[in-house]
Amino acid sequence: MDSPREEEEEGEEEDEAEWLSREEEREEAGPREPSAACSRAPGPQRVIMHLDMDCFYAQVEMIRHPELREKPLGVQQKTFVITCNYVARDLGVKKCMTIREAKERCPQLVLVSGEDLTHYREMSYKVTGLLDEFCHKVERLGFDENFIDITDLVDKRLQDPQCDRAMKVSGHVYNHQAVDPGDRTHQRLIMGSHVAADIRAAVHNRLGMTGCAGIASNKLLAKLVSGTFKPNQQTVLFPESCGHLTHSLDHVHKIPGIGYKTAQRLDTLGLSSVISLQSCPVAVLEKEFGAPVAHRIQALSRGEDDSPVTPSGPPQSLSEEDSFKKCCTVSDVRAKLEELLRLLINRLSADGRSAHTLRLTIRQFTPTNKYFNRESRQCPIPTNVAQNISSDGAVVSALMELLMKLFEKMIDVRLTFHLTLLNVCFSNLKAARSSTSSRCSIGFYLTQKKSLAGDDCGVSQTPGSCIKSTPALFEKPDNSPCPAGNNDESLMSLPDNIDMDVFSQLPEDIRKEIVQSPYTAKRSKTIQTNRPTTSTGGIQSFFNKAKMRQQLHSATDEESSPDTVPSPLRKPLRKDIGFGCCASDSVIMDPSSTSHSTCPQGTEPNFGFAMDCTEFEDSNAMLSVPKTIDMNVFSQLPTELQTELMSEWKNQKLTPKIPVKKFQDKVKTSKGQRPSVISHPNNLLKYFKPS
DNA sequence: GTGGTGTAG
DNA sequence: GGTTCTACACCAC
Repeated sequence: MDSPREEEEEGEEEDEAEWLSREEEREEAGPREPSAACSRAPGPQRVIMHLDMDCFYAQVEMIRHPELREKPLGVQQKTFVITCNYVARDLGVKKCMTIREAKERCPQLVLVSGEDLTHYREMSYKVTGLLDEFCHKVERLGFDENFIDITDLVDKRLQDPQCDRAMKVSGHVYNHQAVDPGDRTHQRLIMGSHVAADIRAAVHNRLGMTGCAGIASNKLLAKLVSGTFKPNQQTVLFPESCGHLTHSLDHVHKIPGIGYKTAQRLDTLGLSSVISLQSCPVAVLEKEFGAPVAHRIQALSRGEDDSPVTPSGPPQSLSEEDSFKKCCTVSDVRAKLEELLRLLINRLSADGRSAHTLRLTIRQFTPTNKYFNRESRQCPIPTNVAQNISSDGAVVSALMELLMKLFEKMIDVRLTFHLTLLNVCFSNLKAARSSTSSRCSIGFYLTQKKSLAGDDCGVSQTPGSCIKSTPALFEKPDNSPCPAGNNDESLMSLPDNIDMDVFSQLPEDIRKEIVQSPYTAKRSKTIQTNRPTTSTGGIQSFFNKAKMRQQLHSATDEESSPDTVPSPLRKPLRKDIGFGCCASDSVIMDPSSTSHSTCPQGTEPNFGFAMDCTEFEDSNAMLSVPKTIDMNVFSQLPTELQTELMSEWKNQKLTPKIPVKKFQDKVKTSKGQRPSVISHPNNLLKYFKPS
């Protein structure tokens, strides 16, 4: 923490009572100059990106139902609109509005149920998984926000001798601050803005999702600045404007990390403004909160945050809950618990780990404290049950008995009770058997098995699968539950190496474009001439070696070299599939636009794929690519990883370490369902077409 | 490990 | 202050 010592010591010497009495005076005096620490933190300068997806649930619904894209759309949970799209916002609908009020303001509002979080969870992890391809330092914050420590990506680009250090910022500069081209910190943040733009472009091109980004020197500031321009824009904060940013917050509650309770306590100290908290003697805060919290919240108020971006990895617990007006009979409780339990079991199966602790949370109705009196009880899950959790009747019964015992620890069922919420949670999740996924590894995003629930569609309902194709659509083209747009007959012309899971979620216009793409047609011919095989060994290690960090850098590398490759794959890849990264907000702004065509000339970055095409042509290396590989995805891997993969495929002489047949048998579930995403040592395979 | 609180989206 | 459905960190025990 870079707190200004002089200021702090001066404050500590000040008599607290005197200070408090003078606080009013201070507030009237207006904003103070930002602290030295705030304006220029010493030490290694990090570059942190905060990505906040625009109205996340509504975007997911618009991808699932493209016909709703232009309509006012609200996502409903119980009797509330929990979020809505910008069309609805323009018509007066707001988050957390009651359905009645929203309908009054906007009678034409279209509502979709948002109580089943499956699709949102899936997309959320797809976004995180994609970010993880750029850089392993990705921390999730809820379903729709991520922090990415892009310091290394920035450093690599800056080390490139071809890098233009006097370049312009991509997106907005907070407070319209002038850039100092000679300032090293400015240079790094400017480069960060370009990295951020590329990442946002990739998220849009590959997942069809838009979001806002903030680029700053720490998580707190990146988060605070990211919402400056909405939607689908980005803002960089230079250190000199940190004070302006923190002072723009009208209440301490607006500081991330200071919640309702803490803000209330600060209010009782007369500290409701950010300025007052910044300048409060830390001793006053220590008395109320204890030293660690006191220092932390004061640092936050000054825009100081040295917390690292901690890779989130898989969730530590899985829970399902439901709220209701009244639940007052044991049979009702039992029925609700079983419903929650079955949902949870399906999710656990998809996750692939085993749960060793079961927790039940209830909320009882009391007139005074209607919403917040949750209480819970938990117990270990006996090992024999834990290792076999499935929808099997005996297992469900065993878990139900545990839940009812936990329930009776809290509620005397002989007396009347009034519940308003039940939550069942699996925690203490442990990797099952041979899983190679671990926290902090990209493996998690790539190894989640397909949910047992909703398996019938086969395209859109693939919880947790990052990028995974399934031929189900082609096997059952009339499958009605599939997302709107997927029944388009023209899609039948798609080659089978298209990633349907991602494809199905793209906006309709982008899907059509892909269908019509000469690259798509060409590739389906070219690639399928190769021999089918499955490579299964050693590829996980590629990710753990953080090779993905090379991706943006390699793009820059290539930009500097003349395009002398007459590859038929090169231009079409970027022009027709739209994977080129275009860093301009104006390009990304319209989700339905074909962004590639609006890239300014000469600004179009290249991807490693084009270079690898050259290698293919020069050395016939293309023949080493197994047929099972989705070139679409392969093309987006960093050059170094592509090369390593090629090398590995060559070295292994295309021999899978596990025979394909045995491998397929292994992944069938006890109920004979075939998950399309499977737990497998070779997590990279999930990027590609199934064998 | 358990149970509660606080924070967050 | 309050809607829902999560998820995580932290702390006392």
